[in-house]
Parts: sequence; structure tokens; C-alpha cells
Amino acid sequence: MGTPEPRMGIDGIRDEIRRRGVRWTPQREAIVHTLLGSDEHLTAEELHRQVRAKDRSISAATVYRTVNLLVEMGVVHKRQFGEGSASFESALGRVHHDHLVCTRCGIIQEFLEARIEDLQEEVATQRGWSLLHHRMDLFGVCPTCRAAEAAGEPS
Amino acid sequence: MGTPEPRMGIDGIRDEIRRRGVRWTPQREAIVHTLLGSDEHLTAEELHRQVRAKDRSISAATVYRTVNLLVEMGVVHKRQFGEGSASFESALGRVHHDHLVCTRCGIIQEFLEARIEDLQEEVATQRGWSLLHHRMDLFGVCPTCRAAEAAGEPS
DNA sequence: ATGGATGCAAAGTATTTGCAACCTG
DNA sequence: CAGGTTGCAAATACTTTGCATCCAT
Repeated sequence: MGTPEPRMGIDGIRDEIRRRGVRWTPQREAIVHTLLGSDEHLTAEELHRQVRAKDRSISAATVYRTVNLLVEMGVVHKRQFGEGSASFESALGRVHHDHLVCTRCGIIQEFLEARIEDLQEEVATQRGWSLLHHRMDLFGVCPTCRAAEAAGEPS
Repeated sequence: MGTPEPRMGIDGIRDEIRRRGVRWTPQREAIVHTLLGSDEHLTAEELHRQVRAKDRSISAATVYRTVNLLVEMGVVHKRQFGEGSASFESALGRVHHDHLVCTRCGIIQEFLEARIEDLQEEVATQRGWSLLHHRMDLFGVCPTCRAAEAAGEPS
């Protein structure tokens, strides 16, 4: 339930984990370094694969347990774009944003549009709701894929 | 890939199904009537339960196969709010809308905010994307639950 | 009568959990 | 050295699929 310092950093995560009375293990260190050091949206499987490059013995179960801990701590966001696996993304030192998802190549571009954020709050308030959070994903074709399509390349 | 007539109706679905060379069975009729006749967002399990009230023998597999067919025909929308099962919602005679989801009681209220729709198009276009569709869910506490909370009722 | 549809059970995904061994604090 | 953590395998939740039978056209 803790909201961490905005720019806690990896060391801060270690300290926060210990402060919670949970342990800082080599597995957790590898997972945190990999996920927090990446600016990508990684699925549990992708994260597992990368982490196994450091330590072959790390299991998928530990990856799942660790990302769930990090999500619960508020330092990682869980995203669910299309169907299939969820993705995980570092929340450290980053402001809220939404996503453009390319339906052709899968690339994800982040954006923040303050006018939309304001209108979302207005929509909720006008209808008597209190807004907690939201999810907004825009699906379309990215500039690169549009160019490829224009060049006649089949999808 | 067919985009159906906006107000096709249940008979129109039967005709469209036959036009595609697939068959109109009692199971499909029961499922279509139940889902299209409901203004709720139903999970496959909820739909299966309701449909079994008409015909005990209808299997979950048939429910899944039928909703997938209807989604592919464009007459039903598949929604994935939180975790867990997907929900299905009739698209017939309805315009696009987004959702407010109560994190306390799960109720779903639909809304349409043209200014947000315009800004989504603008966000995509400005960044060189072509927008195909989007998903926007606002999570918060509905008026009823807010009143209950104000009255001191624990969640 | 013919090939799509159904029910059933088994298989698939994605993720979680029980448990004994292990290791951090 | 106490209790949280790990790897493994089994379990879970949701959905899809193979197959023999059935039935809509």
C-alpha cells in the first residue's frame, strides 16, 4: 500500500523491501536491475529470459512473485494491452502516461495529454464518481509501419 | 471482417450468419437472444448460466465459440476490465462508448465524451500514427458506493 | 447426405501456490 | 536459527480444440 518516493532508485527499492521486513535476495536484485534498468514493457516471460542470462537457476515463479511485490510496492506498473500476457514497466522517476500500441509491429509509444486527463476527471466528477485511476490505450499503425504499408509491403 | 448494419437486430444476425454459410442452431439462437437482449456486460460464464436456463445441455464450449463468432461479425464487443474473465456486450444499435468501472461494487456506467475522442485522434495524428480504435476505462467509486462510504459503511 | 455444429474431455495459456530445502538478517 | 524465499511441480483460472456424433440445409 506504500507509495514510494518518486525517484527512489534501485537502492531505494532494496531499502524499502528491507523496511517492509522482506528480504533482499540475489534473485530479487537481478529481477529489479533488469526490469528497472529497462525502458521497455516486458512480459514475465521476457523478463524471466533476460534474468536467466545472469542466473540460470532463477525460476518463473520467482519472477512472478517479485513483479507482484514490486507492483504492490508501487514501483512497477502492470499493463494489459491486447490479449495474452501482461507487461511490466518501471514506475520509478516517471510520470503517469498512456500508450499508443501498433497493431502491426507491437511497438509501444508513451504519451501524456493533459487535456484528456482533465476531461477524464471532469467526466467522472460530473457523473458523481470519484476517479481513482484509468487505463487508456490507443491502437493504430505507427509511422514506420505506415511507411512500410505505403511502400506496398504486405503486413 | 464484415461490419454489420448498425441496427441489424437479432433476425439480421440470423440472416448474416446464414449468408456467411454458417448455421443457425437452437444453441446460437439462445445465446444471441440472451446476450443481445441484455444490456449488461456478461462474462462467458454468466452468459452460459443464463443460457442454460433455456436449454440445460448447452455447453460452455458452444458459448465461447458463439461469442467469438459474434465478435468477429462485429455485433458484439469483447471487453477486458480488471483481471479475470472477459465480458461481452451487444454492439447492435449502439454507438461507441467508454466505461466507468466501480472498484467497490463492480458496476459499469457507459459514457461518451466527444472532446476526448477528438483529442485521441489528435494525439495519434500529431505523432504520425493512424488511429484504429482505443480502449479507455475510468476506475473509481460510483455515487452509490460513495454514499455508503460516507455513511460509514465499511467496504 | 454432407459438412458445419455440438458436447465432452483434454489440451493450452498465463499465473499462482504447496512444500521441502535453502538462505537472509 | 527463525522465518521469509526459492525452485519445482502441481494447481488454478480462463479459453480453445480434437473428435465422434449430431443435425441444419
